[in-house]
Amino acid sequence: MDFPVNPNPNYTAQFDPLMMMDFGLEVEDYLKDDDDDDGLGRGGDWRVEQDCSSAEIFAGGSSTTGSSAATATSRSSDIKCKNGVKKNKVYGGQRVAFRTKSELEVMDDGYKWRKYGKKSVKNSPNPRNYYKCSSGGCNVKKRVERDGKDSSYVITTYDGVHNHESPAAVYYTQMPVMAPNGWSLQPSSRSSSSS
DNA sequence: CGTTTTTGACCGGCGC
DNA sequence: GCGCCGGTCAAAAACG
Repeated sequence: MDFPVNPNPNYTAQFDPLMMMDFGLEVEDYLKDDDDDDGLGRGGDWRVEQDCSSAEIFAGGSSTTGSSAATATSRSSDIKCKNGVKKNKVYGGQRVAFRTKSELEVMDDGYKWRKYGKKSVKNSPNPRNYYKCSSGGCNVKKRVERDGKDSSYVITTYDGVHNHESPAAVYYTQMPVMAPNGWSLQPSSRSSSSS
Protein backbone atom coordinates (compact mmCIF):
# COMPACT_ATOMS: atom_id res chain seq x y z
CA MET A 1 0.00 0.00 0.00
CA ASP A 2 2.80 2.31 0.37
CA PHE A 3 3.41 2.36 -3.28
CA PRO A 4 1.25 1.82 -6.28
CA VAL A 5 1.76 -1.03 -8.55
CA ASN A 6 4.29 -0.11 -11.09
CA PRO A 7 5.32 3.45 -10.79
CA ASN A 8 7.69 2.81 -13.56
CA PRO A 9 6.01 0.70 -16.11
CA ASN A 10 8.97 1.26 -18.23
CA TYR A 11 11.17 -0.32 -15.74
CA THR A 12 10.00 -3.79 -15.09
CA ALA A 13 13.12 -5.40 -13.96
CA GLN A 14 13.38 -5.32 -10.27
CA PHE A 15 16.85 -6.65 -9.97
CA ASP A 16 19.22 -5.57 -12.52
CA PRO A 17 22.69 -6.82 -12.60
CA LEU A 18 23.60 -3.34 -13.32
CA MET A 19 22.04 -2.21 -10.18
CA MET A 20 24.01 -4.70 -8.27
CA MET A 21 27.13 -3.50 -9.85
CA ASP A 22 26.26 -0.07 -8.74
CA PHE A 23 26.41 -1.37 -5.33
CA GLY A 24 29.99 -2.04 -5.93
CA LEU A 25 29.66 -5.74 -5.59
CA GLU A 26 31.25 -8.31 -7.67
CA VAL A 27 28.66 -10.08 -9.58
CA GLU A 28 30.11 -13.34 -10.59
CA ASP A 29 27.13 -14.51 -12.45
CA TYR A 30 23.59 -13.52 -12.78
CA LEU A 31 20.75 -14.92 -14.67
CA LYS A 32 17.17 -14.00 -15.03
CA ASP A 33 14.45 -16.34 -15.83
CA ASP A 34 12.98 -13.91 -18.17
CA ASP A 35 11.69 -10.52 -18.29
CA ASP A 36 8.50 -11.82 -17.07
CA ASP A 37 5.48 -10.07 -17.98
CA ASP A 38 4.09 -8.17 -15.36
CA GLY A 39 0.77 -9.59 -15.20
CA LEU A 40 1.81 -11.42 -12.19
CA GLY A 41 2.67 -10.02 -8.95
CA ARG A 42 -0.49 -8.15 -8.40
CA GLY A 43 -1.73 -8.00 -4.96
CA GLY A 44 0.12 -11.09 -4.20
CA ASP A 45 -1.62 -13.68 -6.13
CA TRP A 46 -0.09 -17.01 -5.82
CA ARG A 47 -1.29 -17.90 -9.18
CA VAL A 48 0.76 -20.46 -10.83
CA GLU A 49 0.66 -19.30 -14.31
CA GLN A 50 3.10 -19.96 -16.93
CA ASP A 51 5.71 -22.29 -15.93
CA CYS A 52 8.59 -22.12 -13.84
CA SER A 53 11.59 -22.20 -15.82
CA SER A 54 14.15 -22.28 -13.24
CA ALA A 55 16.99 -20.13 -13.97
CA GLU A 56 19.93 -20.96 -11.94
CA ILE A 57 23.17 -19.24 -12.16
CA PHE A 58 26.58 -19.86 -10.99
CA ALA A 59 28.96 -20.56 -13.70
CA GLY A 60 31.43 -22.23 -11.73
CA GLY A 61 34.07 -21.79 -14.11
CA SER A 62 34.69 -18.39 -13.68
CA SER A 63 38.12 -18.58 -12.82
CA THR A 64 39.83 -19.27 -9.76
CA THR A 65 37.03 -20.56 -7.98
CA GLY A 66 37.40 -23.45 -9.91
CA SER A 67 35.46 -25.30 -7.75
CA SER A 68 32.50 -23.89 -8.32
CA ALA A 69 31.21 -24.31 -5.32
CA ALA A 70 27.74 -23.67 -5.09
CA THR A 71 26.93 -25.06 -8.24
CA ALA A 72 27.26 -28.31 -6.82
CA THR A 73 23.71 -28.59 -6.14
CA SER A 74 21.50 -26.14 -7.61
CA ARG A 75 21.27 -26.07 -11.23
CA SER A 76 19.56 -28.46 -13.07
CA SER A 77 17.26 -29.22 -10.67
CA ASP A 78 14.47 -27.36 -11.76
CA ILE A 79 12.89 -26.38 -8.74
CA LYS A 80 9.40 -27.56 -8.99
CA CYS A 81 7.89 -26.74 -12.25
CA LYS A 82 4.34 -27.57 -11.71
CA ASN A 83 1.80 -25.68 -13.63
CA GLY A 84 -1.24 -25.41 -11.55
CA VAL A 85 -0.31 -28.43 -9.63
CA LYS A 86 0.41 -26.89 -6.36
CA LYS A 87 -2.13 -24.91 -4.52
CA ASN A 88 -0.03 -22.05 -3.54
CA LYS A 89 3.50 -20.97 -3.23
CA VAL A 90 5.74 -21.19 -6.15
CA TYR A 91 4.15 -18.64 -8.26
CA GLY A 92 5.63 -18.34 -11.68
CA GLY A 93 8.07 -15.90 -10.53
CA GLN A 94 11.47 -14.82 -11.13
CA ARG A 95 14.46 -16.43 -9.72
CA VAL A 96 17.62 -14.46 -9.49
CA ALA A 97 20.71 -15.53 -7.75
CA PHE A 98 23.80 -13.55 -7.14
CA ARG A 99 27.10 -14.53 -5.81
CA THR A 100 28.88 -11.61 -4.31
CA LYS A 101 31.96 -11.27 -2.29
CA SER A 102 30.87 -9.53 0.79
CA GLU A 103 31.60 -9.74 4.41
CA LEU A 104 28.01 -9.10 5.20
CA GLU A 105 25.44 -11.50 4.03
CA VAL A 106 22.63 -9.09 4.23
CA MET A 107 23.01 -6.21 1.89
CA ASP A 108 20.53 -3.45 1.81
CA ASP A 109 18.95 -3.59 -1.57
CA GLY A 110 16.43 -0.98 -0.66
CA TYR A 111 13.77 -3.32 0.63
CA LYS A 112 12.84 -4.35 4.09
CA TRP A 113 13.20 -8.05 4.75
CA ARG A 114 11.81 -10.01 7.66
CA LYS A 115 13.78 -13.07 8.49
CA TYR A 116 11.42 -15.98 8.80
CA GLY A 117 13.66 -18.94 9.04
CA LYS A 118 17.12 -20.28 9.26
CA LYS A 119 18.20 -23.70 8.13
CA SER A 120 21.49 -25.31 7.63
CA VAL A 121 21.94 -27.29 4.51
CA LYS A 122 23.97 -30.36 4.18
CA ASN A 123 26.08 -28.94 1.47
CA SER A 124 27.21 -26.03 3.47
CA PRO A 125 28.54 -25.83 6.95
CA ASN A 126 26.88 -22.50 7.19
CA PRO A 127 23.20 -21.97 7.74
CA ARG A 128 20.89 -20.55 5.19
CA ASN A 129 18.71 -17.58 6.00
CA TYR A 130 15.27 -17.03 4.62
CA TYR A 131 13.90 -13.54 4.30
CA LYS A 132 10.55 -12.29 3.19
CA CYS A 133 9.59 -8.82 2.08
CA SER A 134 7.92 -6.93 4.88
CA SER A 135 5.72 -5.02 2.55
CA GLY A 136 2.12 -5.99 2.60
CA GLY A 137 1.06 -7.85 -0.45
CA CYS A 138 4.60 -8.35 -1.45
CA ASN A 139 5.51 -11.98 -1.29
CA VAL A 140 8.99 -11.72 -2.50
CA LYS A 141 11.38 -14.02 -0.78
CA LYS A 142 15.06 -13.85 -0.44
CA ARG A 143 17.42 -16.65 0.37
CA VAL A 144 20.85 -15.82 1.65
CA GLU A 145 23.55 -18.32 2.13
CA ARG A 146 27.23 -18.07 2.73
CA ASP A 147 29.45 -20.12 0.59
CA GLY A 148 30.91 -22.85 2.68
CA LYS A 149 33.99 -23.09 0.58
CA ASP A 150 34.43 -19.40 0.29
CA SER A 151 33.14 -17.81 3.37
CA SER A 152 33.99 -14.56 1.72
CA TYR A 153 31.30 -15.16 -0.82
CA VAL A 154 27.64 -14.83 -0.25
CA ILE A 155 24.97 -16.34 -2.39
CA THR A 156 21.80 -14.33 -2.47
CA THR A 157 18.78 -15.63 -4.27
CA TYR A 158 15.72 -13.52 -4.89
CA ASP A 159 12.37 -15.10 -5.60
CA GLY A 160 9.52 -13.14 -7.03
CA VAL A 161 9.02 -9.60 -7.94
CA HIS A 162 8.07 -6.71 -5.71
CA ASN A 163 4.79 -5.00 -6.35
CA HIS A 164 5.85 -1.85 -4.73
CA GLU A 165 8.72 0.46 -5.16
CA SER A 166 11.57 0.14 -2.83
CA PRO A 167 11.22 2.24 0.26
CA ALA A 168 14.59 3.55 -0.51
CA ALA A 169 13.18 4.93 -3.71
CA VAL A 170 16.14 4.55 -5.85
CA TYR A 171 15.99 6.83 -8.76
CA TYR A 172 17.33 4.84 -11.56
CA THR A 173 15.84 6.37 -14.61
CA GLN A 174 17.35 5.01 -17.68
CA MET A 175 20.87 5.90 -17.21
CA PRO A 176 23.14 3.02 -17.71
CA VAL A 177 25.25 3.45 -14.79
CA MET A 178 24.97 6.27 -12.47
CA ALA A 179 26.58 5.75 -9.22
CA PRO A 180 25.81 8.63 -6.97
CA ASN A 181 28.78 9.94 -5.20
CA GLY A 182 29.36 7.52 -2.46
CA TRP A 183 26.98 4.83 -3.34
CA SER A 184 28.54 2.00 -1.62
CA LEU A 185 27.30 -1.06 -0.05
CA GLN A 186 26.00 -0.28 3.33
CA PRO A 187 24.98 -2.63 5.98
CA SER A 188 21.39 -2.66 6.64
CA SER A 189 20.15 -0.19 9.04
CA ARG A 190 18.81 -2.74 11.36
CA SER A 191 20.35 -5.90 12.26
CA SER A 192 23.20 -4.24 13.79
CA SER A 193 23.24 -5.27 17.24
CA SER A 194 21.29 -8.33 17.56
CA SER A 195 21.26 -9.48 20.94
C1' DC B 1 3.82 -0.86 21.83
C1' DG B 2 4.92 -2.61 17.52
C1' DT B 3 7.98 -4.93 14.99
C1' DT B 4 11.44 -8.01 14.21
C1' DT B 5 14.38 -11.73 15.51
C1' DT B 6 15.22 -16.47 17.17
C1' DT B 7 14.70 -21.49 17.70
C1' DG B 8 12.11 -25.51 17.14
C1' DA B 9 8.66 -28.06 15.23
C1' DC B 10 5.93 -29.26 11.33
C1' DC B 11 5.00 -30.17 6.74
C1' DG B 12 5.49 -31.63 1.94
C1' DG B 13 8.11 -33.73 -1.62
C1' DC B 14 11.45 -36.97 -3.23
C1' DG B 15 14.32 -40.96 -3.06
C1' DC B 16 15.09 -45.49 -1.98
C1' DG C 1 6.65 -47.00 4.00
C1' DC C 2 10.35 -44.72 5.83
C1' DG C 3 14.04 -41.53 5.77
C1' DC C 4 15.98 -37.45 4.14
C1' DC C 5 16.00 -32.67 2.87
C1' DG C 6 14.45 -28.28 2.38
C1' DG C 7 11.15 -24.88 3.35
C1' DT C 8 7.72 -22.54 6.18
C1' DC C 9 5.24 -21.24 10.16
C1' DA C 10 4.75 -20.33 14.90
C1' DA C 11 5.47 -18.70 19.79
C1' DA C 12 8.39 -16.13 22.69
C1' DA C 13 11.77 -12.79 23.35
C1' DA C 14 14.43 -8.78 22.22
C1' DC C 15 14.78 -4.36 20.43
C1' DG C 16 13.67 0.35 18.74
